[in-house]
Amino acid sequence: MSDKALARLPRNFYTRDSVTVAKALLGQQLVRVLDDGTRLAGIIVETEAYLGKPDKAAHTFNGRRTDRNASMWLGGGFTYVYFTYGMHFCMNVVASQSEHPVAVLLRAVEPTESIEIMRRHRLARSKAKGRSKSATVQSPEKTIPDTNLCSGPAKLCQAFAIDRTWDGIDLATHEQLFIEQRRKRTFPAAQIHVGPRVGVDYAGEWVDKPLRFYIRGNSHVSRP
DNA sequence: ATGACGATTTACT
DNA sequence: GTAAATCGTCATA
Repeated sequence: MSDKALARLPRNFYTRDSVTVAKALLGQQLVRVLDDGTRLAGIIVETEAYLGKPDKAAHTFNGRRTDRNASMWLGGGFTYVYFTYGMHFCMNVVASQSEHPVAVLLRAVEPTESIEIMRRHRLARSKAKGRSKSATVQSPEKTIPDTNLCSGPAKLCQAFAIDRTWDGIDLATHEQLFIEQRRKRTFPAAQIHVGPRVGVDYAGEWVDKPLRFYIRGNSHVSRP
């Protein structure tokens, strides 16, 4: 208790509708404490709101409820972490109340603490690419620039070491995964850009709804 | 039991 | 710009 810890976002921050939470999360700080005590942190700069039962892009469209998406019914403040494309994890912040399975996808954060650890986490994916012994290859792993560390939903999960074991945990109380309030870096409304969500081409009339929120001009977003 | 499909990322033409 | 990687999950049978 030496120095003053930033305030953790309280329950009533999360128990609002997902659009409100998606916008309010911009500028707040995602924190992940590793088992050895290392603190990883980054400021949220891009989010997407998913509106649940009526939303064709949402995993809970039409009230679909399975083992995979069960945590979307846990109510505001819990996580929904899912596995996709056979290799990636994405993290949502569940919003509203338990009877409304809505959530906010974290799409990008601006790294602030333990950036080198994040870089190491991101690099730990190179596989034996079959091509052995080609002596004339360029450097197999270039350094990942900061702007490419957490600029996407799966990238930030990899950088923060968030996988399915972090599904369904309570951000309002958990010691190793939570979100801090950052009043000083909260972005003014004028800097918040709105656009259609990414990667939901299957969602019919919901494809073009303005439910993606990001900071204009921030170089850490997934797409400008 | 089987098959189609991703709320993505990366590398390559 | 296109394509490959890669597998848990879910709907259908």
